[in-house]
Amino acid sequence: MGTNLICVSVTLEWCMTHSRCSDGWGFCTKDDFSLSHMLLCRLSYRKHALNCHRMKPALFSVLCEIKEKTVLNIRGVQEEGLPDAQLMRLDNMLLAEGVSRPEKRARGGPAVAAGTATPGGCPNDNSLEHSDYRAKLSQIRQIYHSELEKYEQACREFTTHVTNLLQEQSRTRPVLPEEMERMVGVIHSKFRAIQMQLKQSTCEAVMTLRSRFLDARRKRRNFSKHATEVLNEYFYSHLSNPYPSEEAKQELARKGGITVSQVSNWFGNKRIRYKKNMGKFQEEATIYTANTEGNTTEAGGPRSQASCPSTPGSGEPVPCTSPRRPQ
DNA sequence: GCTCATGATTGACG
DNA sequence: CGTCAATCATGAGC
Repeated sequence: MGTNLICVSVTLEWCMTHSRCSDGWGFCTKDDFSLSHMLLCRLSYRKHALNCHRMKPALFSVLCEIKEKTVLNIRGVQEEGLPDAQLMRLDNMLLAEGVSRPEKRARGGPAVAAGTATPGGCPNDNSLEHSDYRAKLSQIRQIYHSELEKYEQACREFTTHVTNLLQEQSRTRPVLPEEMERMVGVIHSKFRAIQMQLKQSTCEAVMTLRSRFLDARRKRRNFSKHATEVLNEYFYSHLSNPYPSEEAKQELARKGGITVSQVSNWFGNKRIRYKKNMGKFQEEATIYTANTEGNTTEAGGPRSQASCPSTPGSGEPVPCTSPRRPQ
């Protein structure tokens, strides 16, 4: 610190005593009176003076000796090249979420799982959420790639700069090739750490987006009255075997303005709840069977006809006490 | 705010 | 892969 101060003060003094920038060696012929320029000139002058000094070879050999003694210590400090399982995990995750790939449609994920229609027969709600999700994911992807590019460029520039600096220094002091490599390695590892942070925060952003989307999806909306009627009509008119075929499901979905998977969910829930508490559904059954009496809703057609729900394939009717069809 | 209804999710099973 | 059964989470009625 003290030496630096002395150097600066000497340089300043030197600058003050010279009316214009002149290094005395003819290196600089510019009429530049700025302090920074003068300092630079002074520095190059000193470098030149050192390189040409008659004691330079002796100094160099002394420095070589010191280097030989300390090189072991340098090796000891070398970083352990950890294989980075965490980085691999992050990479895999970003790839799976479609963030790593350039500008392509995100594969899988909750967006694809989402249906095309919403409860209540409003088929646009989900697509809105869907596109919103995709837009936000794309935004995250763009930020990720631009930041990554910035880091990579900065890393390249910094490495080149440091390499040049070391090469220049190697003229005045011994710089081993391993030392250069080590320096480059250190720079790379530092930038890798920054990249890892970027990847980590990107992952977090994707996870947050995803959980928000899932939360939104989980929000339940009751089906419209019409949709429930359509489903109930089918259920009670096929009470013996309430397992609509794929075509029937599609037809019901179309009629009710809901998705096929919602139809499947509804039938799954209905069968179980009906079986568990048939008494409770008696009134409902009476209403729907009365409505559909002689008006069979052939949405794909029933698989069989009995009086109670049974598991497909088993052919074993569920113990049934009610409801009874009106006589 | 409580309770019940109901759509969605999850894990096991055949 | 479809279904069952349990469970979660929210809507709706009071």
